[in-house]
Amino acid sequence: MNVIDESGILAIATRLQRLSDQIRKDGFQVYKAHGIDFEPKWFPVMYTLFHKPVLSVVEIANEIGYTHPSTISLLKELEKEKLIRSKKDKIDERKRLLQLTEKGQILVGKMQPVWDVLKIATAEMIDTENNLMRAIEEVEGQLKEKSFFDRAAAQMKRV
Amino acid sequence: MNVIDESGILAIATRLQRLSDQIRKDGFQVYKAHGIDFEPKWFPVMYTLFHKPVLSVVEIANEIGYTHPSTISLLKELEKEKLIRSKKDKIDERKRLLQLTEKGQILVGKMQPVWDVLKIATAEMIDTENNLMRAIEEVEGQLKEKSFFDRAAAQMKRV
DNA sequence: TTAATATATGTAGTCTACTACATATATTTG
DNA sequence: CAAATATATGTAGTAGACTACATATATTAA
Repeated sequence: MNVIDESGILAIATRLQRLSDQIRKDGFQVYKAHGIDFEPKWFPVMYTLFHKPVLSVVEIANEIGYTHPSTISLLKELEKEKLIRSKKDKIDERKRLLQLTEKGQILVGKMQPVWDVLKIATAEMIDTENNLMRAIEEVEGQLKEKSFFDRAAAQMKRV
Repeated sequence: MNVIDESGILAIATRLQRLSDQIRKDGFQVYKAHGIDFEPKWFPVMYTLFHKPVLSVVEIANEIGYTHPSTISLLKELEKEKLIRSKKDKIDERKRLLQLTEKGQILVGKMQPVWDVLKIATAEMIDTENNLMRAIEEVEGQLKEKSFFDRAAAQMKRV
């Protein structure tokens, strides 16, 4: 065992990121193996617009939990791929409303069996003694109650 | 609840990354609050060189689980900060041997109480029904047995 | 009803990892 | 022992998120 794994908890951010990358890369390969030209990072936007067909930029950003600049750059890519299109909101001229194109809808249809496969494979992979998805949710809950910084600050006073 | 959280498992890579970023940012603030000028990303290298005082570039990369180019860029930063220094290996001229400078050693000494605080705060944060650190380790174990791609491929045949 | 504030979108540049490629030295093999 | 291969290091450019700042339109308050 290397010293980093021994240090365990101190490198937790690094471990999380590494795992994320690994899963994402394989995810991309799965789409590819199904003959689908789709990047995993596009999933949140496509999935959201499939379930809520007309949304503004900020609404999408909130749904997917990204900042709006990150969202905008995803939207640009998806518009370039002609998977989504946009139009000005006639009521509120600041807003740009996004929706799937027909091509986008067809792609979602094609991807749904892949999503099912990914869902099952992921569920199988994380179904261990400590369920990763639930652990994430629980930690997110903990952080909502009290940030990591505040926890460390509280600990600091004690020491 | 937004549609992404509902989709749960399909966006697990995104969730992992977001959590990682959040923890890292707060980590940086904790060092800062202790008057220590230290970036969390430096931790793996510094911690490794503290425990194994003389290592080559690739040895460090392996210890911390990064690619060597990523490691080189960290080493550059740390050398610039004068926290580490390097010398050619006299036996194997390809190798560059890294070690902590005195400044680096002093900094590690100063950081150790902070690491203790971070350890306790992290342990507290992830000590929920499903322990995040153990979940990560378990999933890493699962992936070693069978990659995510192979799991999806196996599932694909079944569908 | 104008001024101040808030919201929506967009751009530029940053951050922390990566992959792909290049070069130098060591080691192995025919 | 020369050629082929492997290993160690390095550089350049990419990826997927971010923050900080800028601008346009809407809303609220004086």
